Amino acid sequence: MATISDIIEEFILSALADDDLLQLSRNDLATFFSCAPSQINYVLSTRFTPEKGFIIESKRGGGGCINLIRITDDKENVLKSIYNYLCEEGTLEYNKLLHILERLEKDGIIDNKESELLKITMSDKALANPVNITARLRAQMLKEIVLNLSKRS
Amino acid sequence: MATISDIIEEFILSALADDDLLQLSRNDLATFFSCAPSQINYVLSTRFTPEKGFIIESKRGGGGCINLIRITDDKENVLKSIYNYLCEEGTLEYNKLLHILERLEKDGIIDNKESELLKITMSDKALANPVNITARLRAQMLKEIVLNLSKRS
DNA sequence: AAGTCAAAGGTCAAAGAAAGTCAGAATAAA
DNA sequence: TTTATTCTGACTTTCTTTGACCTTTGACTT
Repeated sequence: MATISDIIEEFILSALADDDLLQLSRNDLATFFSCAPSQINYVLSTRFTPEKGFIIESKRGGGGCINLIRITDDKENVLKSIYNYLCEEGTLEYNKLLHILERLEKDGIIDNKESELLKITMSDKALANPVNITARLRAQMLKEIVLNLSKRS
Repeated sequence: MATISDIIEEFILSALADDDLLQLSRNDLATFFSCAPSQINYVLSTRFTPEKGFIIESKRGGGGCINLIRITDDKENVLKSIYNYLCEEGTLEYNKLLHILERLEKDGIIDNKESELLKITMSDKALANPVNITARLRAQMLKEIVLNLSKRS
């Protein structure tokens, strides 16, 4: 049975068509489908996830809106596998980071300057903290990076 | 959707063109855009900040006006001032980071790709942690970055 | 010189306009 | 019936817009 979420999903997909970017107004959509605005969040967060190849960006306040971005690329597989690795592990030692950066660089997903910058940014010193969550932070950060690298085409 | 603030920002930027100085009349601008005069202050204080490389000077009273000045420091000074700022503050909110990155980019110290990468790497989400040291971590990370950027060139 | 006044610009708090979150109710599936 | 998914509404956060009130300045009077 098709729920309202399914219908909204369909609607968004067809509005996206072949593009990989769509601007949405949460309130307008909710009004159009006579549902709670937060229903839109639900649809987006369950159907348009990174795992399914989508990224959501948004701005609040006056003139705010939601940007739905589709990831389409060959690099996608490399990124996905790194992403999955990070999800499974949950932590990332500096050494392992170096290996991953090397791989990203070799595959042309990031350049040397970027790689160097990330080494500094995610070094043990930069992430020093009193509760020893360094490796976890690093994993978290790299996850975000990988997600967003997919947007680069 | 573009707000009136966005439109005024655009207008000012194009009026500024490549110059380093622009004289504005708050009232005239407000009349031209049919908005409250204080709206001009809002635009100036959110979009033409020191972090973005601008200085505002103004004179009240009859014949008063607003001077918008673009600052173009040399790299060393920019990096030094950012480093000092970070040392003093000790923490760095995401919004402030955006301004600093924009400035580094405008001054040619980092390129757009690097800036984007750092935004992601140092986002609230990437740095989420259970003990609320996000802003402190961010300051720490950026300090390391700034130190290393001065080694470039 | 001192006082007055109108013409700038400044400040701040409140209202408005989006989107986000989350717990719990309702519904569907197993 | 138990479990998982979907829906809703109250509350929060972020950004924008407005208006009432404040300060500064220069010109004009006295």
